[in-house]
Amino acid sequence: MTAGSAPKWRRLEPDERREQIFACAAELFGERPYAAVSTADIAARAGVARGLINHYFGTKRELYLAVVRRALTLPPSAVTTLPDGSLAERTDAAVDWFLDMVSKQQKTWLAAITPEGIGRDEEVERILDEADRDAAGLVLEAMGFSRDDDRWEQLIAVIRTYAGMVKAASREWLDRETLNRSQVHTVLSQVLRTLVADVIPRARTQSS
Amino acid sequence: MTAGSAPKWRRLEPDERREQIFACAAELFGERPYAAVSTADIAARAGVARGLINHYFGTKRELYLAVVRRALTLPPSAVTTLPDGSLAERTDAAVDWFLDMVSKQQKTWLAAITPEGIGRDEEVERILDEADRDAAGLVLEAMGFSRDDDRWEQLIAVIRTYAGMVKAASREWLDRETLNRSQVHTVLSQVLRTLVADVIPRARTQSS
DNA sequence: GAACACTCTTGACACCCTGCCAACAAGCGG
DNA sequence: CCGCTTGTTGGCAGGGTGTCAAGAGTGTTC
Repeated sequence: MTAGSAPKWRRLEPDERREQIFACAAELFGERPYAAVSTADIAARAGVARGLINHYFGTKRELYLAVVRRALTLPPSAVTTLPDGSLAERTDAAVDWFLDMVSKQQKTWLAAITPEGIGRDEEVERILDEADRDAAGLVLEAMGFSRDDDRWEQLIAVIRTYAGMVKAASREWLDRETLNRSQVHTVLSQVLRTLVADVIPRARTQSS
Repeated sequence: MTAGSAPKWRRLEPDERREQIFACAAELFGERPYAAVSTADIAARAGVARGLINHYFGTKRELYLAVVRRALTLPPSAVTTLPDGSLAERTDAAVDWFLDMVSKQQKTWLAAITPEGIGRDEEVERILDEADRDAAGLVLEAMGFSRDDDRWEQLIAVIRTYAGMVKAASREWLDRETLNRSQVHTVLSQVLRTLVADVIPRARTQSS
């Protein structure tokens, strides 16, 4: 009993505390669906009073949205690489780059793109949309298209379609383990090649 | 004021009442995310006491799962049609059939395949998986494959990958309206053709 | 046609979760 | 060592969920 000066709790910088709570929330939301995670759970894991969560994030939902937003913001490392080479080489490289990225982030990313059963959530959808749009833009540029292309919006839409396939393929590979990396690579790069070389030119004639 | 015999409520057959509650729940879950729909909301729309929901479905969550399950169970009308013709003809027909079906169910189906932000739900995932698996089976058979094929599981996996693209494409068409039906048709049938003619044979050599 | 029984339906109770806010105390500056 | 700033706590009010005993339609019987 040297001194009676044992603080019941430690005082942190706002940013620090905020980040700590955020991290715990990200873990829990990655494990269970939204409704099955209580703010009490998050507070407990962070070793903090429940009220502090509201102090920093306002609402459970806002905290959740923040987690989703960050989970989907892809690292700015990006596709600055591989601008030239044959079409096949470029698609192969792009898919490879992507699969590498995914296999690192694995758990978080998988959880982030898991489809929900039913019930649309405007806010979440907008975040997902935005992320898809960015990713699609990168892919298009890597494939040699320009943002100035007057069909840019349609191109984005087509690639976003492709993004749906990419996500499903990732689940088959990492989650269900029904396809190995090489097989997923084949499927994705082949389809991407078809899209760029075959479908996109053809779609031009149908632009309503 | 003829007689004082005005019943406060009407007594229904269990199946009938169950179905009525179910329908109201399906509407609400289609409009808002799970957490934003209260059992009180459902009960109110059904004009029924809240407790009755638990009586028939046990739990809000169980009711939700029932709704998801039915929303994803595709009509048994199925692909009994079009077994022969060239590959291009078959893919075209299959995609057409599918787009017709989707454009009818529209709202419900769209809501059902909308991705959630983050947080995996075992139960829901299993239901979605099962539905995808069934759909993939139908597609494969329409493309001329047999359930006896010793690579059936892998084929299913590849088509389920494709299903991710189909869902994304449907959203672009019906929801975002960035692509018209004809464009979506082109993309989907072309990719399906590529998968069947090109990717699947190639994947054989990589079956680990 | 009145009493009866069957069971569908209600209403209230106990418990948990969320957001809010005033009071508290950790740690720095004087 | 004292006081001030402000990060942090703890409890309260409102609302949602699941349970259960009691109540009220409705067909049946005599």
